[in-house]
Amino acid sequence: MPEGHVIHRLARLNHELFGGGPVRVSSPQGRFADGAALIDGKALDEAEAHGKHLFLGFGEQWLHIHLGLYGRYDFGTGEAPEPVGQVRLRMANGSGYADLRGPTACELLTPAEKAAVHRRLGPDPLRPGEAGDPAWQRISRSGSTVAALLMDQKVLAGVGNVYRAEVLFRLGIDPHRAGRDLTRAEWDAIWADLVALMREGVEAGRIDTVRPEHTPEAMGRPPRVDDHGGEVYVYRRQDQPCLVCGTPVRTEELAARNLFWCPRCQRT
DNA sequence: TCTTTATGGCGAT
DNA sequence: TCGCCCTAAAGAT
Repeated sequence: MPEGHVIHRLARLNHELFGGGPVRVSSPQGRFADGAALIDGKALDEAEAHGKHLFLGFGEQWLHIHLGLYGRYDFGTGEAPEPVGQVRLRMANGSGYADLRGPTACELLTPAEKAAVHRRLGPDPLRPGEAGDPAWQRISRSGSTVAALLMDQKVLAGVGNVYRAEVLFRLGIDPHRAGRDLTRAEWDAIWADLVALMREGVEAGRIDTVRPEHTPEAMGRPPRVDDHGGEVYVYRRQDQPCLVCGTPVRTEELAARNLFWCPRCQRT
């Protein structure tokens, strides 16, 4: 589930449900029992996201959460039911609860440790007032592919496999090009498109990237549903016809992740 | 009832 | 580049 838009949404949800008041914190599964005990009953002061990292502030203690590839965060209203499955972290306050399963990280950090996490992350298109320039500095000097650079959280924070594939498609950029071969104008367009797409993603809670004129309805094709919830051009659409030109969408493995692109629309 | 897969990221080699 | 970590659901048998 989780690219940056999901984490920013989670920060907002945590703030809305738990902000300001005391929270019961536990670890039904037991693997975070010690940490949970340290903040149980404290008030949640702040909820913040940077890229795919979520930070929940309880006084001087920062709860740092990273969902990884298959972590899940589920919210509910009212009293929490008996935990189902491996619930690493549960937060509850009587009016609602949140269950966290399968995270890569669920740990308490000092303010200094939190600062260190921020330092190793690149700019996040979803953080207010964030400038994309530090990312451009790295990209424009790198021989790595644009595809790899967009996924590198030290370069850019919050972009994952879906936004990577989709933004490159929308701008007609071949994912295999070296970062140093991008033009400044192309980078500016990538950053601006990510800001817009990801903001929409936070509001919608899913990733939609298909322009109105390219929806199957507008193109006179039968409607379809992507199993990941959003309407996209190329992500996991390998071998299906490109929504714009009809050429079969291609896939290949790049740095242990699946890359998707249209060989005709993305030739520059 | 298996095996595979997933919108990540880390450390060892 | 590889193996590994975490979990649940989908797909294969």
